[in-house]
Amino acid sequence: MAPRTPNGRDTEGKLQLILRHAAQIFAAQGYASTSIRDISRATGLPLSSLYYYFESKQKLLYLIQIHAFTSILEELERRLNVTTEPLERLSVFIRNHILYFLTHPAEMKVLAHEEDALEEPFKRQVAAIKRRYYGLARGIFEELSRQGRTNGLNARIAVLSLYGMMNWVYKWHNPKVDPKAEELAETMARIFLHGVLNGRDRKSERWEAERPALEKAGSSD
Amino acid sequence: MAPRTPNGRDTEGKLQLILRHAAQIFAAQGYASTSIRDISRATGLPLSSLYYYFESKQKLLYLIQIHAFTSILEELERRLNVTTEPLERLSVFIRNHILYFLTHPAEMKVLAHEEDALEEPFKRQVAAIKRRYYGLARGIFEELSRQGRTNGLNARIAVLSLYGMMNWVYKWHNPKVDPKAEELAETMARIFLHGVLNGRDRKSERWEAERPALEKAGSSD
DNA sequence: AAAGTTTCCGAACGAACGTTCGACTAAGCA
DNA sequence: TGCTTAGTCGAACGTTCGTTCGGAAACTTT
Repeated sequence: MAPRTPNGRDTEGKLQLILRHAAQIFAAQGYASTSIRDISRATGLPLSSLYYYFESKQKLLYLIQIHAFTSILEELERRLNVTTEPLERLSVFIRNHILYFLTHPAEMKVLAHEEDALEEPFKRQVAAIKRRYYGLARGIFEELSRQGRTNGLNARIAVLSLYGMMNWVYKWHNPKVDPKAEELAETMARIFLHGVLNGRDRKSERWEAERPALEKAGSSD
Repeated sequence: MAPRTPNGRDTEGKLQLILRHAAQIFAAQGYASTSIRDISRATGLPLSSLYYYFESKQKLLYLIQIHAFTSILEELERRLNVTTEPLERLSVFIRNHILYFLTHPAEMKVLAHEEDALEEPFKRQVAAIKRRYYGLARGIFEELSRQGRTNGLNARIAVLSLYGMMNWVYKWHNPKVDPKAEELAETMARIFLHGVLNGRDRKSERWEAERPALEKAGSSD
């Protein structure tokens, strides 16, 4: 519980605090329009102190993106372990994505919106983990196709359409009027799966609401 | 054919040229990271000359967005006139959106990506026309629901999911490997309509590839 | 208590930013 | 021919940007 590092100054915790605040501001104003001085103001730390924790603005964005992607991928892989049934796995994927999106809106907006803001040393590394994430969904979809259960649509287009449907959420979701994560995930799962399965599988709507809910993860952040 | 205005200097044409180049650069680098000097370089016009044509960087973005939105809405309303059948109208909507997206990639990326970059005098006006565009699709969908032909999903969520599916295209579409507009539009229409209709209507796939293709508009730009 | 290491921070750097100004040229009209 | 207006543009403005630097302070290890 005590957040002590070898020395008594909790350097790691302060980095996390900076990352949290920075993600909020990047989400609200955009990466390019956010100045390090904005982050200094939000965290209460002096401008120059920030550079003890990250060596450049680019690196700061990189840290936020890598952290978010790593978390979502970790939880996803854990949750996918419960079944090998591709239909269920696709449903888990959708639920995991939406759930993470709505519980970490700032980080996810930065992930979705600031894709191109990173320059070349960092860009490559984030692209690599993103490809792993995308490939996971595509793999499941292709397994489903191999079993002859889809209506033969281009796998790349189908999965990227699903991706877009989900990632666009940050542009419009309003907690006050819109459904919570579980319901939103189920709606999108129904649209996509209904839309993509062939007649036989479409009838047996086994993927819908058959599991209670995704169990909560240990601790977020 | 001669692009002459009352005076002999084609001022309007030059504004259009600036708008075209600016849209390209905004799309490539983002609004906030683009300097007026970048636009000066791209157009060949001196920095100070640009301010004869637009009074601020904000206004420049505003002009680009309003122009793009107006064009896409105009064509859409024209094309929707051919039928009152909601299923066909939804299909026309999807085709029109994707077609415009792929023929004007820079403008559409600016529209999709720089939503929040506008400040309050301009923000309101762009929001108004966007609401009109969104409301059009939502109206058609609700008509379909009223006829008892959907599977009862939340109209707002369904339409925004469709919107996301389509708008995300700018993040991944690669003309070298991905289908052309017509095929892409049909794939997305199938996913969404299959996904959203109830059993009865789903069987009769009347909306698919029954019209030859959207007739070409007079002239773009 | 001294020495060493980690953390903090005020002040400043040069570069780039959006925008303005005023003098200029060229075209349209009398 | 001269007068007016539309369009051009180099130079500069004040401000903000990301980043650096050198030393002060806090803590750990001897």
